[in-house]
Amino acid sequence: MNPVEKYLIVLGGATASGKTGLAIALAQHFKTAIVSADSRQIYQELNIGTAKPTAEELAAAKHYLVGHVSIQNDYNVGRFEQEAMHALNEIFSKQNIAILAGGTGLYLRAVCEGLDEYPTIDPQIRLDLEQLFAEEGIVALQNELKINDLAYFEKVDLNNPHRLIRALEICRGTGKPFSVFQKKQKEARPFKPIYILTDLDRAFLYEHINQRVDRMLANGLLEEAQQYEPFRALNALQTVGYQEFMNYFDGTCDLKTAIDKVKQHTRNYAKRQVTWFKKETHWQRFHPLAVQDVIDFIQQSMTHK
RNA sequence: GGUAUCUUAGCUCAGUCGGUAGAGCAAAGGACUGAAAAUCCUUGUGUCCGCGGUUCGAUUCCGCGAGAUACCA
Repeated sequence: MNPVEKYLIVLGGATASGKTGLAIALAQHFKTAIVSADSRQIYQELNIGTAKPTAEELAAAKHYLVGHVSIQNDYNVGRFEQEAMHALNEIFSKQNIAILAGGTGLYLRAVCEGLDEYPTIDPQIRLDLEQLFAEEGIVALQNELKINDLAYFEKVDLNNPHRLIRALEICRGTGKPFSVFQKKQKEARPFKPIYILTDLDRAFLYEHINQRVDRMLANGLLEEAQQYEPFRALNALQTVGYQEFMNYFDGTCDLKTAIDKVKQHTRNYAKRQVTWFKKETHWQRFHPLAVQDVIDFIQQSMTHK
C-alpha cells in the first residue's frame, strides 16, 4: 500500500518580487490553500507596511498564518514550524498539493527540513542575558559562552549578540551546552517540496520596491506607523516601514528622510533575502508573471518525482 | 562687476610642512536553527575641477580659466 504522494510547492523570493500574486494564481490552478511563511505578515495589527495580502487577495485563496497573532505576543521560528505543519496536515488531509509561500528563508527551511529540538526556556533567562549585555557588553556574553560551550564559542559569530544570547539561554536553562542540541539532521516530512523562486533583475526589483513604498504611503502607512508608535519597542515593530518613522515622530528627522530610509532599508532587506536564497541550490527561478511556466514545471516535477 | 573662501570616493568632508590620499554615510559581497523585515561580518584607485609654470617629483606652491558660496557694490 503506497500512500498517495503529497507535494508542497515552496514559493520563495525577495520582498516585492511578486510572490503573493503567483501564490494565488497557483492556489487557484491547483485548487489548494496557501501557508504564509512571512515573519511580519503574521501580525494582525500590521497591514500596510508588511505588504500583507489585501482582503480581495485573501478571499481569492485560503491563507494560513496571516494576521493570526498580535504584535504583543512573542513569536519565533519554533512556533511557526509547529503552526505551519499543523496547517499543512489540514490541507493535505483534503488535497495532494499545498503551497508554502513567503520571504522568510529561515521559516521556509524550518518547514521543509525541520529544526532541531530545543527545550522551552523560561523567558526570564533571556531578559537576564539582555540586561547582562546592556550592562557589561558583549564580552560578558562571550566569556560565559566560552566556559559553557567551547565548541559553539569557536564557530559562532562572537560579535552577534542575538546568537550569543540564544546559545546562553539554552546553556543556562538546561545546564547543558547549546551545541549538544544541534543535530543538524533533516527532518523526514510527509511531502515532497518543489522549490520555486520568484526572480527579478536587481535594478527592476529595486525600482519596484521604491514604487511600492510610495503606494504604501498613499494607502496610509504613516498613519499605521503612528498608531503603533506606543509599541515601538516590541519585536514586531522592529520592522522596515515602521521603525524609520519613529524618528520622524520624535522630530529627529524629516518625513522625506524617513521615507527614503524605508526604501533604502527595504532594498537592503531584499538583498539579504537574495543572499539567503542564493546559497540554497534547490530553487528553480521564474519570473513572477510566468505562471504557466511555473505550472508546467510543477506538473513535470510531480510526474518525474 | 569687485573681494574672500572653496572645488578630493556615489554623498558629506578630512588630509598630504611637495614623494599620487582616508573617515562617516551610501553601495557591493557574505553569514545566519526559536528576535530572522531581526542580528552580525568583510570590502575604499579616486584624471585629489581644467590648463600652464616652478620642481628630480605637484592633488599640495604660483599663474590663468571654469564652477560654487559669502560679503561688498
